[in-house]
Amino acid sequence: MRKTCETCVVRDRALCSALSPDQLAVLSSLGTQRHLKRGETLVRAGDETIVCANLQTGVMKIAATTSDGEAAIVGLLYPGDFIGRPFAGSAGHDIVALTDVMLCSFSRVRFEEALRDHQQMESLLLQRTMAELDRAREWLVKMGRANAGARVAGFLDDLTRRLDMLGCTGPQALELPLSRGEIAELLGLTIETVSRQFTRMRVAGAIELPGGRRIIVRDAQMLKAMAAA
Amino acid sequence: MRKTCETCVVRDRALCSALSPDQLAVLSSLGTQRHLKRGETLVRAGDETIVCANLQTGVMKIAATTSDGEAAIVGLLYPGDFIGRPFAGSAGHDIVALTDVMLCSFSRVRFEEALRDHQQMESLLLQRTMAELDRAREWLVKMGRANAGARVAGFLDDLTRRLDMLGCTGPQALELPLSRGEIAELLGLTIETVSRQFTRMRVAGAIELPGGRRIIVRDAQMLKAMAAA
DNA sequence: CGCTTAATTGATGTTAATCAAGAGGCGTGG
DNA sequence: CCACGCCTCTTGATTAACATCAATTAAGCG
Repeated sequence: MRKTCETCVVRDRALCSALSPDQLAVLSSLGTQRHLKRGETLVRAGDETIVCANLQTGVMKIAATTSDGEAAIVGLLYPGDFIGRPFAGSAGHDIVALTDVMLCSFSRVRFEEALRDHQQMESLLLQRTMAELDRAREWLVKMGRANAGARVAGFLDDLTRRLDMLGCTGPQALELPLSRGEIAELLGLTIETVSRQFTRMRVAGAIELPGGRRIIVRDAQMLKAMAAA
Repeated sequence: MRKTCETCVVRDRALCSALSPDQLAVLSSLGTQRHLKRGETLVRAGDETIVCANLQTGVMKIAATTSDGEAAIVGLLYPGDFIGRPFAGSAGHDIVALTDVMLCSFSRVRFEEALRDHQQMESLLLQRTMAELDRAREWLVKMGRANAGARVAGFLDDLTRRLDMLGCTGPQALELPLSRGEIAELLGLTIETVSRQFTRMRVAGAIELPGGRRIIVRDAQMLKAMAAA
């Protein structure tokens, strides 16, 4: 199926970056490459966790359903991010593709064995999970205290910084992986409020909206300032 | 200093529960017991992380300072919880005692060695960190969408369940480890709003407020219902 | 007992949700 | 190619919730 991990697009970003070429060769035989179309679900909350995976291309969402049946997005996954809960019983959230995605998938049991065999990979996963926890807590502060404008600006700032790190630099038009409704679900706002804030930022000159889901960041500095307000 | 880990109050709840008596004896010699008074700071955000620790008694807060200088609480720590960021450069948050606390402290480097030597402990830490991440994401949903009443009720429900697990059961008066102001910082509300919600819950018959920081939960079921709204 | 800080209660203002309608894309079929 | 329906996004008017401002009461503490 896959030729080799050596040429993987996330070779130096994913968990496997902790492994030597020899170790990688072993792991390689355990994983399979999978493709998901936008909207397809990889993991459903409550399912016994079967899969662990590395996201290679595309963006996914980590979603929960509130007690009153509304959808909420609690996190996003970008290329290089790890998906799954080794050693855990059941999944706490849905994992759904926001764009077409490519991922490198393992059976949970196999992946747990791999973690045991390669402790440096387990350490890296621990560090990443702690970093993810810190990021979730940053958002916790934003969600608790920031007004609508700061939330939307902060989301855009986060998104662009994250995509920049992946090499998609430049002030060219970028296709948002989320609809207005999904942004609302992520930020705990309504579609209308998100839309109004986009308009406000466009009028202020921070961004352009060439139509559809495309967006151009004109003034990243102003965006940061709006996110801090 | 300390006699033995065998009799530790959190022997079967802390990370060390992953260790055999023999292994514990080794770790025991590396740790020292520390006492902090209410209000004292164990870790300051930005500090190079020096210590790792297990909380034995008392409650601590994980606090951040927002860009506009306001304090925000992003999490609470209870007996048995682990404190620290092994393998990480610097601390992301302040760790402060809300009550007098007792903890079992290690130098970071020593603790990292211990994790390497006892992989089952590292695995347990990984699982706990992932569980903590899930809990943070639950709060993320609450903070984003729930109204003031649900936030305060949810906080009380969480707190009582957490303390119940530690053996402090019963409908007797419990001393809140947080002031109204700290609850406000945790929930992203103002002191006034928190106070009003407490009054509402008292009038509704869910709780009693015998004065000071004491509180009696009269109707845990009603509390849960209020938290879901 | 008096001082200081924390908590409660009340009156008013602001922000974002809600309700409602219109505009822009996009695919389908005539 | 245009007409139509469907969906997403945008914009406007109204309402409800919480913050803010202000005052009072209660609790800790020397």
